[in-house]
Amino acid sequence: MKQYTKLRFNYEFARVYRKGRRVSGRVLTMHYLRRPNRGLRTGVTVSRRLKGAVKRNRFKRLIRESFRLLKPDLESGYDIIIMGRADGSIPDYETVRQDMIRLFKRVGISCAETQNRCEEE
RNA sequence: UGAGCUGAUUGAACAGUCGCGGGCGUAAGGCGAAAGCCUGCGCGUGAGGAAAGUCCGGGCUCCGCAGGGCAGGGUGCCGGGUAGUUCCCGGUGAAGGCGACUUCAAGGAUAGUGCAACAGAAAUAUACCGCCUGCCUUCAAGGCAGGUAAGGAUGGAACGGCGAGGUAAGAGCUCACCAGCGGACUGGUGACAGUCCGGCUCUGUAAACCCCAUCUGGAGCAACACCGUGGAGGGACAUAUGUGUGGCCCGCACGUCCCAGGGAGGUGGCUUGAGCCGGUCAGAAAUGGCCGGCCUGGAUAGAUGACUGUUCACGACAGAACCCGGCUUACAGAUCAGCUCAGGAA
Repeated sequence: MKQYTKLRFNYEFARVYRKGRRVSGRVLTMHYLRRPNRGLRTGVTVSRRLKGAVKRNRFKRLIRESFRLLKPDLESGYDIIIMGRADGSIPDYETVRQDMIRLFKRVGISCAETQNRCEEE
């Protein structure tokens, strides 16, 4: 059974940044920390260098939507921070989704069945 | 029809499938002694005109505070509106526009100080050139003493402008008109306007110091209130008994309770309010009174999204974070009302 909760407190974020590892894609950067026998927890952030609350909000929504559809195929036992990279403009949904799939494969927390699906695409 | 002015409204729509925050209801499931909590299901609801900048004014909260003064800061034509303002409405004055209309930090420069670059002889007091008079020298002309702000030149600004008289040449020296200054009267609640009289002219700058009038405690929801594991502090009780482990002894491990305080974290503050909509009355308007109806975000890593289809004018600026009232700034467009100018027609 898979559990999913949000990262909530500043120290939880700080722990992932400090102790975890980092991978970067085209539009996303992912910090992750392995915590065996725990649930899957995520936090979403966008750099404040992306100006305007509306743009940051939109980027976060795209990240959350992509994650929502991908999370049933992920393994538990990780704290993940998905960070939108600031380059002045926000990408479209499909770019975010493909970037997220690529990063999860590199991290290696996708299940086998998901990898099959990814290869089909 | 074209060009323009002012005010107001609006800020893509619909359907389907997944998904999120809050609320209400649950005869379903789980946990619990219970209150209730979690999951699921159902219903309904969920960003803006600027939510922004944080420039003013409040509410609310805590701190400070006998009374008075100084300093500092804000405001600055008049009347009204308002909880209140630097806001709004109406007016006065000035500037701009053919006009509708727009713009205005609009008190005081005879309280004082400062500044006014460059140019120019001289910037608040002046004689460079010129003009005129007298004396001296003398071929032309020049020198010395004095008068003079009409003319030249400089400048944003030069003892108010313009005309006439007057004079050696000139000058408000005198007069008419205009501007400005002071006073009286009339009208107006008032800013001010009009008329008359007087003397005779005093540069600009106060978003320079300043003077005058008037207002003014400080910090902010990360305010503040409550709960509060651990650690550290104080007190009480125990000094080898007690508790735990264990069938018991040995052994091993541990002080127990209370108090205030309050770092993480949680709960409240947190949305019914100077509220919105409609009608009516008062008012020139801002606005106010009365009547009826409505409840419309409350998150806390922070909720409105993704995909598909249809339509159009192909979608700008942009996201609540305690709440209101204004101001300012950003903005693709669309709609409505009133008005002005130009041309044309009747």
